[in-house]
Amino acid sequence: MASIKDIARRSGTSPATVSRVINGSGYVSEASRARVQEAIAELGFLPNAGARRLRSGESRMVGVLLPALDVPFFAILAHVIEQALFQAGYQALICCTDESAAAEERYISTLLSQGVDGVIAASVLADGDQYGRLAGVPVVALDRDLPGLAAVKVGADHHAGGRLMAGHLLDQGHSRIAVIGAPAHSAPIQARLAGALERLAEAGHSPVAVALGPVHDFDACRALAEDVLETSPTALIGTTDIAAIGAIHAAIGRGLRVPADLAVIGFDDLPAAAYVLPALTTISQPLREIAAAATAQLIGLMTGAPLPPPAPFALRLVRRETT
Amino acid sequence: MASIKDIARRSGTSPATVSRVINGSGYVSEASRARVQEAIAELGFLPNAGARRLRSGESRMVGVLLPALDVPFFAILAHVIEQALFQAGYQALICCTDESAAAEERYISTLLSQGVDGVIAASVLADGDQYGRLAGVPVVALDRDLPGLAAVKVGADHHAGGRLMAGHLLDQGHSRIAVIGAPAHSAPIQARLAGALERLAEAGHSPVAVALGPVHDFDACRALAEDVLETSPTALIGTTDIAAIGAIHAAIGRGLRVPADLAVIGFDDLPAAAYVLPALTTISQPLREIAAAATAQLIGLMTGAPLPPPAPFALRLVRRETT
DNA sequence: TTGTAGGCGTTATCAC
DNA sequence: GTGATAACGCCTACAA
Repeated sequence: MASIKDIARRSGTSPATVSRVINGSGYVSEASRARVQEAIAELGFLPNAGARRLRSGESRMVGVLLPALDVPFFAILAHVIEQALFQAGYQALICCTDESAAAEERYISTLLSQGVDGVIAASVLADGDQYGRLAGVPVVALDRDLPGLAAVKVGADHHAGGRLMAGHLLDQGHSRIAVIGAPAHSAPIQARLAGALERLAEAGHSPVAVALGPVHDFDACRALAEDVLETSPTALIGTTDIAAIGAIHAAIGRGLRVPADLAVIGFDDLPAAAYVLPALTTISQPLREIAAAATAQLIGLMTGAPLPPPAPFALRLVRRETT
Repeated sequence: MASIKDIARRSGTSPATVSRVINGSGYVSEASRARVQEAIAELGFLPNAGARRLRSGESRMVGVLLPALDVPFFAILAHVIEQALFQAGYQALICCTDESAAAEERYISTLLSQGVDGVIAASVLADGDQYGRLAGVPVVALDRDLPGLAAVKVGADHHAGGRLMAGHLLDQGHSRIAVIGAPAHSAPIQARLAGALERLAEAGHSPVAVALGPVHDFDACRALAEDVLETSPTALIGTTDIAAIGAIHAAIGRGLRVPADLAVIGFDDLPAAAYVLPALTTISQPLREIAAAATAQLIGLMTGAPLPPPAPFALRLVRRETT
């Protein structure tokens, strides 16, 4: 790899001048600039990011901590964040913590080692010790609070979303309502559950069953729903679309008709929600908008120009065919 | 951030000794080692990755180039690759090229600047100039060949997969067969199409319609299918599950019954394929296995212990309810 | 307007 | 066993 010394030699200038050209800083004559740029092009020079970071203290990298990428919800967030960061001149270091606190701690060490300029995190950690290590690094909490850290948080109001789900089923005249979902330890899931229970309680009801499992995929949620259906609810709240779709399959497998025998509502409005049959009624949250806002917040923090907190994100009931 | 000098001072040793402790290299007395480790723990020392890279030339980072993360197929690959790399002590630099050659070129510059130790790439590039810049860096091609680069390639045989799709529909007695899919410029998609056409031709048939669009999501594929259904096929090949599911919705929207009026087969066997109704018949490819194999190949290349090329990946017809 | 020199944190070499 | 020391590539005073 060519270095600025090579460029200096080839262009008959000095490393300092080359640096000035690269960074557009200080005075450089047009003649020098042209010769330097020519040499850069000829040698295919690219600055050494490690050396830059060593010298300047800035890495132009951002850590993005997510529980997983093989869950569409997080994959969409990661996609938007990565694109927005790159466009702003930052490289995303995407880390899949795999719902493991130990893994998350190891990732935080790595990010510190890399000297990231900022972090966006959807954490699974229960306490704040780990994020305390990031003191001095701008951090944005995504989708859920960061324990014990007064970081900017960007995400939907999951409690309100839970109320919305319950409210819709109540409006439809249901009273035997069950809740299923996963992963149980997830704060947003817990918040949706709490919101739903609160709304149910206001109507004088309590759920006929609540089942939160550890694994968040179609198969696991379907299995979860099997048990819940024994309690013969007339309506079911899935804390995510994945959970709701799993439950629909459990119901249909038992010969129930959806929504005639069992109404189902989900949460997230993932692309698949509109493309299952019957199409899923769900609460949509503006995922891409949330990801973009989180990135913008972080960039504001990193550049010393913090943004006002984003306006609350609109949750919307999307009525389709399962209620 | 504490440096090895701080650790040296605090432990009454020298930077050299600290380095030896950190890297487990050279001779260090037990007493020194203990004092150094204590100091490291007390100060929460983490080595500066930039300085290491500058000194050693190794970054312990790997570039992962993918068209997108908001497409489940790539998100699953990214997930498995990221996890496997991290476990092996490498950080993944995941780059979403967004199906754009210009973006891919920019990402390659960034990766070079970062001095990545290796690259795994599912490229959208049509020519090999860009990857030529990576000369000297171990590269593994994922899911599709890298133009003009004799890199290791890890992926399924899409042509054979295309034949499998057509063969299954032929077996079911269909002869009015159409093909829809996206994105049109994607090499694997083209290979599946070619395989399907070849198999059809062997049976003396040609497709009643072929429609490949630029955008690969449910909505776009559904729109694509609308036109194709005008040609009243009795069976339809989706070049991916997304395309197939979009097409099913177009068909049902027109009052057709699936599979009675229209049989549909997809490709990939994404989680959603089993959870649409009717459940999708599709060709499954072992996505996670492919991702793991690609990572293993790259690690072999990076550590100077190349692995024999992986055994061909098994494509499997998964018969469900749409044929 | 340009060049020289020093140092960021680390590791490998060499001398003790 | 251990500690100086040099060098990796870059940027920025400072000098010219």
